[in-house]
Amino acid sequence: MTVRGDAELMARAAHLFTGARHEFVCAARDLDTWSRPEARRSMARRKPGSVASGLTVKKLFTPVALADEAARAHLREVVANGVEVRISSTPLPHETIVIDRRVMILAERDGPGPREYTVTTSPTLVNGVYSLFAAAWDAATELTAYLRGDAPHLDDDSRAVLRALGAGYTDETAARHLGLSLRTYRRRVAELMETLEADSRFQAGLRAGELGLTG
Amino acid sequence: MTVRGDAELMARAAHLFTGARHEFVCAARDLDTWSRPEARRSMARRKPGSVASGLTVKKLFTPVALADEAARAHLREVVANGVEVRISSTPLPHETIVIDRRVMILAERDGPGPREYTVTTSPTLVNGVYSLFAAAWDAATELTAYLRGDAPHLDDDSRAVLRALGAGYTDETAARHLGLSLRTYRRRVAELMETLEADSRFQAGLRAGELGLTG
DNA sequence: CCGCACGTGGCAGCTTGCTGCCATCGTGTT
DNA sequence: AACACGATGGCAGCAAGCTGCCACGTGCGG
Repeated sequence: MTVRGDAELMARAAHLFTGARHEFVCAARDLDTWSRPEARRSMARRKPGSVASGLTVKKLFTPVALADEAARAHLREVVANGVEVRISSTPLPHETIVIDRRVMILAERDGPGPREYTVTTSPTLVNGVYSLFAAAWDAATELTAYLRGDAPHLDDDSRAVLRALGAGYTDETAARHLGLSLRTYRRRVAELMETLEADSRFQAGLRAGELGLTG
Repeated sequence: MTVRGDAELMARAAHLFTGARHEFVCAARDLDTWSRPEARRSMARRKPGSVASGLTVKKLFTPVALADEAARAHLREVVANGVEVRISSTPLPHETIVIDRRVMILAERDGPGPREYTVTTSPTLVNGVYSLFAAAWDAATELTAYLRGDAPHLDDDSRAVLRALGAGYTDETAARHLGLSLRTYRRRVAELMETLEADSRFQAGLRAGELGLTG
């Protein structure tokens, strides 16, 4: 089943949203859809009772969803309502929703015309998509953890230090390799560990890996 | 379009496999499908010329696909043929194939009857699934890297050590916390670092993260 | 019983990592 | 010029991590 435009989707699929009993998961590039007024309203109507009634809600976004402060505030609010939010560092479909593992809704990439939605209940398709979602979900990082670690705010120096650490050099060879004194190199490592909120170098390595600073 | 059984799939969708021009990706729990004789043969016919002609092939499996030696040997052979193989530590759909980002084939979880396949060309569905696949793919680890670090072969003790390291404890508190002597704890850490082929604790943390040993 | 292998733990000494202190140097401000 | 500020590096001392050595206990086969 294919519908065009948000209005038609809401008209024909609203019962799917409100009828979610056990689980509601969605993956999206950004918050675009839910920030549209009409969608917001119907979602708002659904949300309050939902979390209390044993419904788990999972939302997976790309970092694009954190672009502006309004979006971050909205996500924080959503989290406060018991919704699990994770951020994936890899591209995501523009919109994918799976409800109770029985029905799913996919949205096409934005084109010139109204957005096109596809609603499917085929168990084969839904299960396949659900499993892929689960894999992407497991690999993503919790929103709070993501906001805590400021991955993008690292300068080139810090990245160089990170690479040296990742290469397994001892401090002395790493410092020589980077043209730094031992003291300064260790200072840099200490700063890095502070920004990563790591208590040990092992933990720092773990965090660095989590935040995708390896590549 | 839905087909039942491997024979019917091959009869009706063989041209899709042989017609792949640019990209062939699949995600599966194990090698079950391709180890079946008839499927193997038609794949074998397709493979040789494929990699040479600018076709990229990506295969994503769970660790289940590495269960027996025959499977590992087959995967090594496949890799030698230029196919990219990655292992995801999270559950995957039983079978998902996307060809040239235009058509996809999903297989239902094995039931009592013949396996059921769904072939779809809807751009919305295919793009959605493709993006999810890409996210799962990016998060998975290269087969060679996976085989090098023996993630699954870690006993509970090692996992406990790993958790202690990840928690940022000092060796002393970690040892006390695990009921080990300092000496033994450090022995364990050294062993762990050896199996992870890490030269430093930082590197060990990085590897542990890469291999998905955080959870 | 003896010997053997293996895992464990204590000890000691060494290396590595960590950090406070101070001197130096360059930059930019008053 | 004088000054402040920040970044750097040397030094020293301490903390943490690493490992070789030996001793002890346990289990196993001779």
